[in-house]
Amino acid sequence: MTTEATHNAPGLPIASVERETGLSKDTLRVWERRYGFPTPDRDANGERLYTQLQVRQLAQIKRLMDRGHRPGRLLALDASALAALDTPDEANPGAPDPQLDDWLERVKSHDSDALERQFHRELARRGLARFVVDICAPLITRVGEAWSRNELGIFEEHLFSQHLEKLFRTTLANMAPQSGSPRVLLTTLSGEEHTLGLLMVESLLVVEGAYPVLLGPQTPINEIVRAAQVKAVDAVCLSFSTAYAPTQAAQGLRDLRQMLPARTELWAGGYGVKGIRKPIEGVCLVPEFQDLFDCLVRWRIETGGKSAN
Amino acid sequence: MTTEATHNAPGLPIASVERETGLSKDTLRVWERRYGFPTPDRDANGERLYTQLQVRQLAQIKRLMDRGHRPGRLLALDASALAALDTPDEANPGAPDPQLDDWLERVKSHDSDALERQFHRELARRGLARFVVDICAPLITRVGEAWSRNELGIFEEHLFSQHLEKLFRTTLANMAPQSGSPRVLLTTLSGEEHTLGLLMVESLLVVEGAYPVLLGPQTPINEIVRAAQVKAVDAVCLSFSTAYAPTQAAQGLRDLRQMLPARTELWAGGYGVKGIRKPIEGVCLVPEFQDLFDCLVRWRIETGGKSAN
DNA sequence: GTCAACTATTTGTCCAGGACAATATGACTA
DNA sequence: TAGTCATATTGTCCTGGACAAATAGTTGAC
Repeated sequence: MTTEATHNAPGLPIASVERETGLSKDTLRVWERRYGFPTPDRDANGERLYTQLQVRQLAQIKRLMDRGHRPGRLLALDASALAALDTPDEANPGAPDPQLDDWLERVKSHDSDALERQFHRELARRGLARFVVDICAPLITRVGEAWSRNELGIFEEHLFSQHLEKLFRTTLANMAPQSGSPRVLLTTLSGEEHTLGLLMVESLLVVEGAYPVLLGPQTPINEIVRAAQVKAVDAVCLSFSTAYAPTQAAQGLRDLRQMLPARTELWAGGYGVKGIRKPIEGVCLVPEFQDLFDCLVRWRIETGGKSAN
Repeated sequence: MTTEATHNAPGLPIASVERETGLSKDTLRVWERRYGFPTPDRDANGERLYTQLQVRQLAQIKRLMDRGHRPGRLLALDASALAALDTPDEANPGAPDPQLDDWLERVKSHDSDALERQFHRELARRGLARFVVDICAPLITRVGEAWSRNELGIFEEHLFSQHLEKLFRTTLANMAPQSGSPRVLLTTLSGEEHTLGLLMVESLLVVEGAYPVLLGPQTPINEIVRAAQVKAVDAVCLSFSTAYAPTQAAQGLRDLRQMLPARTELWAGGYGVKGIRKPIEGVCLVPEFQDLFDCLVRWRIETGGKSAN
């Protein structure tokens, strides 16, 4: 069924493969040179044409790399050995929360209605802040892990994200504050498309009496600086998902810190910052939501709770 | 004020410039080779380090290219000649709708509250479909043009998008249908982050009695195919903004068409498809919203209004 | 046995410069 | 004016070499 349309497939050029897999052209070429895989066909002009199978295998390898495997080993294996690695082998290391498992099951089976009802119920029961910290964040982590174990695909992950996004946007629409401090600009760097982290942070900030300015994802650094100035914010808060390469994230943070006025704080949150080892001067790393509260408290003590702008 | 933090700027590596400007590394290098601009400094290792000024100039050049200028000409000019080109010179060619001008002014001056009130008012007055077609689409076009004329920045554009997104999501949350036909999957290809187009299409489809499945932006082709199968949709609808290179869009559509079952229709909408000259077999190009209605009607006639799945 | 320091390997990204196809421009003709 | 063809422009692809950052493996001290 899935291969029915692969009749006269001429193959995908390298740019398409980069777009689909997220592996750079440089990486694709150097893998071919070093490990002999993938070895795509060539067109009349000598340009690479990858088969659908190769693209699927590359996506699989990328997933396994996120689980800690190294490309040198993976690329030496054949398809069956890869498949053996790719099965959901180990049990989940964290506490096996039955409710989370329950939800994960719903995500896997695309049971949108049940998922949405349950979200609303838990939100009402726990309140927004606890809902974010105790339910959303762990569940998103679980979904990410499940994806890396090949238990569900990007499709399910997207659908799940859309439900949460709808929930947050409707909830937040009814409680937009007129004022508050600190004023915090929320966005991501170019290349980071995940908005969910921003919406969760926005929720927490509103509840805590701060004034978030949601700018949406993917703002160039120059424009972040200008926005911070125009909106007179006290802090810029960026969000990084697992997908963002830690080395790129660190570079981006350095670039931005260099251009931002010293009085404007720079906070970086999300799963993606956990990979950053060395602290960056003038940047506050916020890997967990709890650390965000710490950041807020610290700012309020240091400034007396008043915006400097 | 804007240059205050540029004290010890060591410059940005080529990867950062690619991320910030959207110009590929290949393009940056070939411009340097051919036109002698930009000529970045080099670090101890011989790697390029671009100054902030160079990055700003590159962004300016990219904007001017979107207005129809050619790089060969632009890169031969010096900074002052570029600035002369970059002023908002010509008047807008279309009908100078005073209301649109009014709104554009609000966008430029970050008058969020007034903007939001006016959106709600017009939505109530015209109804959702007319609001999308008569107000939203032209306004988005106008904002895009204003951006290309350097009258406003990405920051303002992001803020504007966030307001519209909030409006659509709250409106749509209250009218999600239980059924309808055709069933249409809504998403974009990797690299296209704009969600607004999808939300507008979703609105129109709901109003017209169809059943949209919103998947959010940036789904890999493989996953689009799987989603179409699982959700048993009759059509996949992709959205392309101006930013998406027409050649990339066409290639992506060909890639997807090749993998999708023949019975599943493929519609491609948005400003970005206007750049596609040659029709692509099996792909329905929908440059204007009116064409979407045509697509719907055609599908209903051809199939008798019933899903084939 | 554990931890730290050091060395070796791995791996992604950068570089140069050549080539070519797709697009846009401009000249010429009907 | 509109269509056709030659020419110029321009982005992307190619090869193969190099190197720095990160990771793995080893050794030695406590």
